[in-house]
Amino acid sequence: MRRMTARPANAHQARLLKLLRDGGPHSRAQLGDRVDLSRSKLAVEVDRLLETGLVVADGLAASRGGRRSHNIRLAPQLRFLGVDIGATSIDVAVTNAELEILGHINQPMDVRDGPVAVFEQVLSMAAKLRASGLAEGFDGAGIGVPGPVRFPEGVPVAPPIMPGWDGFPVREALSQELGCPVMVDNDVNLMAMGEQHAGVARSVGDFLCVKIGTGIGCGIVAGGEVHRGTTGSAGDIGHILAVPDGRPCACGNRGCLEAHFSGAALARDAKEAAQQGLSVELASRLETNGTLTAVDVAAAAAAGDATALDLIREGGNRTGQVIAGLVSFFNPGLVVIGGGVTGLGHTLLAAIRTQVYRQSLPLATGNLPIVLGELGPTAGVIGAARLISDHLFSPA
Amino acid sequence: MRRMTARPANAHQARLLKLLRDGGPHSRAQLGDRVDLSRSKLAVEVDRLLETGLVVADGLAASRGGRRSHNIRLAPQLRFLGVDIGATSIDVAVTNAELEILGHINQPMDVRDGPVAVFEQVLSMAAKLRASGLAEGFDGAGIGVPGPVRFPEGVPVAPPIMPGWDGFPVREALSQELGCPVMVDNDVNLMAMGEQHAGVARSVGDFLCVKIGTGIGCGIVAGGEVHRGTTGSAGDIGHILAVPDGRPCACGNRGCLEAHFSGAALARDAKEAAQQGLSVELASRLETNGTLTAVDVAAAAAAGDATALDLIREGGNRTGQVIAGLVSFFNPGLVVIGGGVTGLGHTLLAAIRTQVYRQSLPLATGNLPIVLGELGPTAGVIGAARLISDHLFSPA
DNA sequence: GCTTCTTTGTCCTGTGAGTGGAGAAAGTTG
DNA sequence: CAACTTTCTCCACTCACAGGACAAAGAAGC
Repeated sequence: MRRMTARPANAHQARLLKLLRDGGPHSRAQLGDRVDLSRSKLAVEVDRLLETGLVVADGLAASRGGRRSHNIRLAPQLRFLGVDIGATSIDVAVTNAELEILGHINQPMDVRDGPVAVFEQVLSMAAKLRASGLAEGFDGAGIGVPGPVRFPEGVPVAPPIMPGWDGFPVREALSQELGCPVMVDNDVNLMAMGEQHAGVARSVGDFLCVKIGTGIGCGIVAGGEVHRGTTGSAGDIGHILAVPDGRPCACGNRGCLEAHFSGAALARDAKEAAQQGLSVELASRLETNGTLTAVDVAAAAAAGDATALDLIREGGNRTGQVIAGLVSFFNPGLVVIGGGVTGLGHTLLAAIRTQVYRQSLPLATGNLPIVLGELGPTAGVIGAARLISDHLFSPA
Repeated sequence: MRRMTARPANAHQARLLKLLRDGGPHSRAQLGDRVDLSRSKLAVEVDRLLETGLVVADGLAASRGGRRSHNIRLAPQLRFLGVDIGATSIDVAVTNAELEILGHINQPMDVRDGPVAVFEQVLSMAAKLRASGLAEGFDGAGIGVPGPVRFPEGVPVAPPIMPGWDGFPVREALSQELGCPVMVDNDVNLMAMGEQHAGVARSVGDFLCVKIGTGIGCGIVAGGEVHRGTTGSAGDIGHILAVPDGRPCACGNRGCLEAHFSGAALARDAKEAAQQGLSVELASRLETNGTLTAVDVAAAAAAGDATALDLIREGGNRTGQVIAGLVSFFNPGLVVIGGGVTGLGHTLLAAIRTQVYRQSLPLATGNLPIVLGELGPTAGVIGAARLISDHLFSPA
C-alpha cells in the first residue's frame, strides 16, 4: 500500500491538518470558525487536501437545524510510529493521524548494548505491531533517546549514559530501515510534548516537565515550543549541584542531583538500608528478588515502611530544592513530574511541593500547579508521534 | 513639531524598518538583497514608507560602476527615550531611530522613594535632554524597572525591592506625561536586549545576561526572544538557594544567592571585614567615606588587598555555582555578566568561569563564552529604546 | 566623444491568492 | 407546505506579487 506522499502546500493547509489532528473531525463550517479564512478560500484549501488524500470526507454529521455537514477528517489509514528508548526499556507504539494509540508494546533492554542491538529490537517491535494488523506501513516515525541530540540532524551527541551512540546517525538509519521520514529528540522533550498534546499540559504555554527515571532530566517548553538549547543539552538537570560535597557522581563531580535521587540512586540507597538492617520490609524484598528497584521502594512505602518513606521524602526534598531554583529562574505556569518514579506518588510530590513553595518567591509560585504526569509510559510515544506529525504537517 | 504617527502597514514594512534600524542606510538594491521580495514589490513598499515619513531618501551614494543609488534611511528626526530605573540611580537617554545614543544622563535616586517622586525625576531628566536640543519631542519611550512586570499592561507586580510600585500603571502614566507610546519591562531584560542589539550578544539566539547590581537578576533570551515567564518574574535568580542554611535574606529564607553576593551584600561583608580589622585598606576607606560600596571593594582589590580579593572570589564562586546550574538547565550559547559590580572585573569573572566550567557538563560548556557586558551602563537604555522601537516597528 | 557594459530604479502586465455576496442544497419547525 | 437555518458552492472582483522590459545614470575602453 502506498504511504503518505503529500505534504501541506502552504501554511493554511498545515494549520488545518493540525486542527484536525488535535481536535478530531470537523465540518467545513467548524473549520471556518477557527482559521480566519473566508469560506470560499477555506473550501479551496480543503478540496486540495482532499485531492492529496491527506484528509477524507466521510459521512454526514447530524443536522443542527439545517443542512447536514460533511465530516472532514485526517486520512484514517495514516500511521505514525512512536519510539521511546529509555535507559532500561523500549516503548514502541502505533498511532493514527490523530495521535491516538492503536497499539503499544514495551520490552526491557539496556541502551548500553549499543545502537545496533537496540535498533534490531526496535525494528522487530515495529514489525510485530505491523504484523498484528494495526498498520500496513508507517508514514512517519518519532524516536526519543535518553541523551542530548543534535536536533536538526537527528544525531545523539556525547550522551553520558549511552556510550556507543555518540554520532550514530539515528535519523538516517531508522529512516532507511522503515522507509519513512524520522525525527529524533531527547526522551524528556518527547515526554513534555506528550503531556502538552494529550496530558496535563494542554493549553499551557510555559512549563517544565521533570522526568525522574534511571536518570533525571527536564523538558522545557517556552511559548509553546520545546527549548533545546544551543547544543541540544538543555534540561540536563541531573548534574546540577544538589548537595555540596555530596555523593560522588558518574560525571566526576560530587553532589549532583542524580547521584542523590533518581531510580538508580534510590535503588542503591534502599539496598544499603536493607543491608544495614534499617528496614525489615526492604530486606525481605532484597532477599526474594536478589536486588531492589524503585518499584520495591514504592511498594514498601505503600506498606507503610518508614525507611522507604524517608528515602522518598529525602529524595523529593533534594529534587524540590533544585526545581525551586528552576522555577525562580524560568517562572513556568506548570510543573509536571513524570518518569519511572511517579509510582512513588503523593509522598514524592508532597516533598517536592513543600520545597518549591517554601523556597521560590510567591509571585512565581502563587498560582503554580505541581502535578504528576497524566499519561505515564505513553507520554513518550505520544510525544514522539507528535514530533513527526508536527514535521510532516508543516509545509515542505 | 509633529511626532511619528504612522506605523508599518504590514510585515514587509516592519521588516524593512528593522533592517534600516539595525543596519543603517541601505539602497533599494541592498534592501532587495535582504528581504526576498521582487524589486517591484519592494519599490512599492519603500514608496509607501516614504509617503508616511517613516523613512526618507536623502542623497545619492557613490557609484559602484553603474547608476548611483539613493540612500534610504529612517527619518532622522525620530527620537526614542530610554529610561533605566535602577535600585539606586536613574539613567535616561535619547536615541535616534537607529538606537544610537545622542545624549545620556544619570542621577542617583532611591526607587523606594516611590513612583511619584521617581517619575518627577525621570520627567525632569527627559526635559533636560529635550532642552539641550537633542529632541523636540519623543516618538516613543522604553522604561525598565528593577522588578517583575506584567508585560502586556506595563505594570510592576509584587516588586520586592520597590514597595509602593505594586500595580502602579507605569506605562499609562508615562505615556500620558510624555504624549507618546511607552513600553515597560524588567531592567534585566532590557540589559539583555541592549547587549543583543549593540553589544556582545549580537547574533546569539540563546543567551543569559546576569546583572549583578544592588540585587541580582538574569535576562533570558531564547530563540532571539526575551523569555518573561508566566507572571513576568522569570530570571529572578537572586533568591535561588546558594548556601544551605546560609545568611538570612530579606525574602525570609536563608542562603539566597542575593544574601551572599550582590552589591549590597558585598558592601555589608566589606564593612564587617573592615570592622573586624581584617583589612587595613577597607578600614581606611570606611574611615574616610563613612560607608563602603562595591566600588570601594573594587578599588581595594585593584590595590591588591587580599581580603577584598577574597570577598570577590567567594562571591564569584557562589554566583558561578548558581550559573552552572542554569547553564546545565538552559544550555545557552553565551553568558553575559553585567551590572554595577562589573567593576570587579577579571577576578569576579575568573571565579564564575571556574565554577561553571567545573560543574556543568562538557557538552554545555564546551563552547560557552562567559564574558563581561560590552555596553556598561548604556545597555539598559539602549535595550529600552530597542523595546519601544520593536513595538513601533511592528504592524499596528 | 562615442560605444559598451554595469548597476539602479521604474513601469507594466499576467497570475494566483483571497474576499464577499448570491444562491443552491439540505435540513428542521410549525 | 411555508418559513427559517445551516452548510456548502459558485462567481466576480480586488489586491499582492513576480518577472520581464526598459529607462536612467554612471564607468571603462577605444
